[in-house]
Amino acid sequence: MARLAGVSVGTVSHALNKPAVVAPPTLARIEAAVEELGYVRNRAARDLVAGDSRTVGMVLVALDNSFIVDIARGAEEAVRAQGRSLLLANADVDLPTQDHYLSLFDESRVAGVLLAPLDSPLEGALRVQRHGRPVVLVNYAADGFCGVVVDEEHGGHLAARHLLDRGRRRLAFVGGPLSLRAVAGRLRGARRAAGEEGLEVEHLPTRSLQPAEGRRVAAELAARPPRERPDGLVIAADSLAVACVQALTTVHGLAVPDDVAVTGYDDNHFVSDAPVPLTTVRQPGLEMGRGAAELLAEEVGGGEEHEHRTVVAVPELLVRASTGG
Amino acid sequence: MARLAGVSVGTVSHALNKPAVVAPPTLARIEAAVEELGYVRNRAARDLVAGDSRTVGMVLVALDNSFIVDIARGAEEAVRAQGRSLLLANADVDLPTQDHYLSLFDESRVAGVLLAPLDSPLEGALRVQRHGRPVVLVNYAADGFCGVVVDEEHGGHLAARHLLDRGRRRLAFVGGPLSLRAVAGRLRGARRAAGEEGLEVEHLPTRSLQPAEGRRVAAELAARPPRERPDGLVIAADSLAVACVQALTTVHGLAVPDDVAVTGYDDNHFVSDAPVPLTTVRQPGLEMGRGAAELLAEEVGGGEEHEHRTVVAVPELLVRASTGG
DNA sequence: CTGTTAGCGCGTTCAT
DNA sequence: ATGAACGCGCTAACAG
Repeated sequence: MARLAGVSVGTVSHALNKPAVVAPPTLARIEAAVEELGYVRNRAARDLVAGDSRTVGMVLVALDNSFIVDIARGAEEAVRAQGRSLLLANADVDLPTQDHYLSLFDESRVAGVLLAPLDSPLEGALRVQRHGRPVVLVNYAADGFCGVVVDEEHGGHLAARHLLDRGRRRLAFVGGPLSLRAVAGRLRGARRAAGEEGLEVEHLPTRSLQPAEGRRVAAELAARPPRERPDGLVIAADSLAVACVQALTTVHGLAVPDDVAVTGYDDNHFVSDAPVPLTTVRQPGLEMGRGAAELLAEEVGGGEEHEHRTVVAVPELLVRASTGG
Repeated sequence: MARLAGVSVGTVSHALNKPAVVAPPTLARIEAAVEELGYVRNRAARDLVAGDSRTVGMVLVALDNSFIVDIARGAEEAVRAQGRSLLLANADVDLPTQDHYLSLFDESRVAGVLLAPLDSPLEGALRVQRHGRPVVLVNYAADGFCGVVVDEEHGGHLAARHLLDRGRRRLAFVGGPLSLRAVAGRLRGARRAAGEEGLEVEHLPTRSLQPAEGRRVAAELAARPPRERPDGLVIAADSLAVACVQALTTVHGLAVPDDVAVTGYDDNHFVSDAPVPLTTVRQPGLEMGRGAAELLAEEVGGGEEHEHRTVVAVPELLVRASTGG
């Protein structure tokens, strides 16, 4: 025990936690002993006696997209600013894994949990919450939780509105399946924008947001007679949009934006270097992460009378060449 | 206490850890009480008395590239297969943050630590290791540690070799700074391949791996008289390569691969959908993550006579259109 | 099969 | 300013 090397016992604890209250010479001796013996304070013991923890757990549905990663970075920044640490767990799009990590954080008595969940039931999160541990949802809305969501409908509206402003009249929305709440919201927004001009939006459904589906839709559009072809495409994801634009221009000889203007969604890091830089809707991931961490801090601090609330983040349109700059 | 609800005390512990040894009726009563009271075992206390932990900590230099994310996913898979859990921390390219999380895991007495570090000194990792906690490095080689690295030189060799096989004779390597070990290794490999044919490789240095640098190099090349222009480019990163190809073809009117064939590096998810699908060198991230987790398990298990070793993962060439398919 | 008890390492009194 | 002693919640070992 480091105590032997120094001279004292629980004074070490003082030295580590409130060095100000310990006499400089003793403090120096203690530090020397710590260095000497390679002493490391045992966090399990500290947490046990303190009854609280200064770490926050965050469970992420996946890591392979920049939106989620931005959320995690924003959360990290805000959590650190609160003097806490953020530990991440990757559910890798698997519900049992998500619940596993939720339980792990629960048992670890973290100060609170941030969850960017998969599009599935929230039993696991509910259990954690019933145990009295604050849980804040990111990118998922549910009663009984604090949360940060993004206004998908507004994003769809922005994109469609922009195409209409550019004089496009025959709009189509590319994306699916509609069981994805985000996709459904974006379509709703696009329809609302068109409705405001007395127009309709054709829906070209896809089975997924994979590039291959974008190429398929491109072929389908190219096969139509020009007059039946949309002149504006609101596409539900950049991955889809980039593939679609590429196929349209390279394979089918159509011009973007001249024959058809295209908007994407997400502002993935690569889209500004795509062949035709893509107009897209950026989701404020950093801000959402920060917001979630702040909601969590409120809930941790605020005692009994905490009221759940949901913050709605506002997406932003980034105009690039695919809609004419 | 759940004990009151049931009837007993440490029997609850048995019920939770080895249910087989408890009489079914008691077990049922306990489970009911657990459910009733929303009891959650306190992991801090368990770890404290057990003296060991079944979680592994992983500190990642960043999350914003698919290589690192693949490493994390591979590690997660293997760690879970060992019956452990993997907690992640994002250093976000900041050394103090990296060291902070290293210490956090150290204090938390995790079973071991996986570290995909920034290209900087490893003091923090050394401290953890001195405390007797196994540390395995990923994508960084250092004496005194187990580690998994990728053979950068082999990757550079593969790329250059491929261009030579395609009949290219005036090779250039684009990338920098050479203080990045990975970049330096790739250049070395390219030079070795050229040397085998009695040729040399021109180095076109970049200040970073950002797309803007790729565009700058493209302009520089386009400005040269055709005979002094390389006909094969080994580029140190996809980000650079995609931007370079785009500028070459779109802005400067050169043909890829006809005028100049190009290889990238990383197999970022977007490159197969780039305007000219990019031949690239894939780094086996999943395998590396798995490998690191397995090395760690060995080190955790193997007592005193553990010998550090480094596994070298082999990158793979993916041939696409930018070198003629 | 179940109850009892010791003590894991630390932070927090309370004396000194 | 420093030391001694208690207890956080749990598991392991043993007694019953």
